[in-house]
Amino acid sequence: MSESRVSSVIQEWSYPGQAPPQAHHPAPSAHQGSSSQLPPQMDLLPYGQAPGLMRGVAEDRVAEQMMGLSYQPYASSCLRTAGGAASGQQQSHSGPQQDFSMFLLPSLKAPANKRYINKDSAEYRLRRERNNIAVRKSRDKARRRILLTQQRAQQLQEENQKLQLRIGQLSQELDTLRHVLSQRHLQAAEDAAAEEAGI
Amino acid sequence: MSESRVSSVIQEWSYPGQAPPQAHHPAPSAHQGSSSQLPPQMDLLPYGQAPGLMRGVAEDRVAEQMMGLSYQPYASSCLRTAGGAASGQQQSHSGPQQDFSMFLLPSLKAPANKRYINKDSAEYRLRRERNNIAVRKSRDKARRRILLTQQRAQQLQEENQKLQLRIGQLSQELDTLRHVLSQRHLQAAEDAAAEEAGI
DNA sequence: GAGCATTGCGCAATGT
DNA sequence: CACATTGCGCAATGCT
Repeated sequence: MSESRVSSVIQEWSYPGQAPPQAHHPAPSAHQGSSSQLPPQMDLLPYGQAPGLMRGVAEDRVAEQMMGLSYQPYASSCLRTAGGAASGQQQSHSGPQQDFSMFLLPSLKAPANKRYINKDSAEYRLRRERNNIAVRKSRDKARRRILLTQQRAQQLQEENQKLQLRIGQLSQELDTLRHVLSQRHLQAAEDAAAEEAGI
Repeated sequence: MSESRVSSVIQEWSYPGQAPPQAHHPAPSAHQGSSSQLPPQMDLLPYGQAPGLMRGVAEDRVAEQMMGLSYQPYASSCLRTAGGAASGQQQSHSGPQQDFSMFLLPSLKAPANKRYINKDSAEYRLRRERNNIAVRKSRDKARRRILLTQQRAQQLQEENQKLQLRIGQLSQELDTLRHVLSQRHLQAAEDAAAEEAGI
């Protein structure tokens, strides 16, 4: 959700005036070596972020709004409205609780939590890579699950038709037998009558 | 897929010496913060990208590899290996085809296609925002579709049980009727015999 | 508290 | 050309 963006904002606030903890990455060219090569020299910008950009989302939203494109289906607007997200809520569209606490006394808020994540650190990359792997795995699982559900639905539908057919057959058979039985009944009655008359 | 990253790489090459147009995801989220405070004065880096970052994916992969974490379920490795990815391949873990063509004569490769996309342009942002909206819409649709399929499957399963039950009932009823009929047959035979004997 | 699993999101490539 | 889909990585969060 948009909370992320919110948190970013918080982070920003948390490091007022300081250089955002980040370093960038110098050399685009050599992929290979780059991973470790990163001398945190220059500024500290981590990978792709310029220190002052932050145009992540807030900006997008703004732009969106400015351009009159707001479709804001889900949390689009929440972002703006909601500082509340910080308290950690997820998709359960928890009601629109307006909590601007984070916007007040920013100095006390954000910094306390999030640690300064050095995006150049091997540890960060390790974590990221692990998460990426987990994400791929999870999505693969989800895809398979969805596929299975679809297949199951189709299979059930086919089975359903067969069952309906079977029911039709059995019903017809029952009708036939009932008819036969009723005939026997009539026959028996006639016989009885005849016998009685013939006595 | 990873093509994106690849493309990023290509792009960089395409603008050798120039400021990399941007890597793509650099700062996906704007979280990093530095957002607005950031004096846009710097160079022109669009959003979250430091000029030299480009650490988009290749790096990740490298790191992944270097750290011996390669799980590369899907395209993980493809990225590295494959310049081929550019031709657009997806998850079908296409075999590890080593295609370094992109690494050769880079000057002829990438630039030809992609236009220099100015990520600072209002037009770019407009396009991005529209796509973001489309993406949200599409995902929402997908979510609903999945939900419907699940519900349908469950519904079919329930209906199936009912049908099975009905079949059981009908079958039993049939058995009963058949039994009755056979009894009548016997009775009839006995009667016939008795009658014959009694003549 | 560390680690994997999920999820919403934006980006870019690609499909329609 | 615009919108729709899809795979991907990121970050937040859930869950263990």
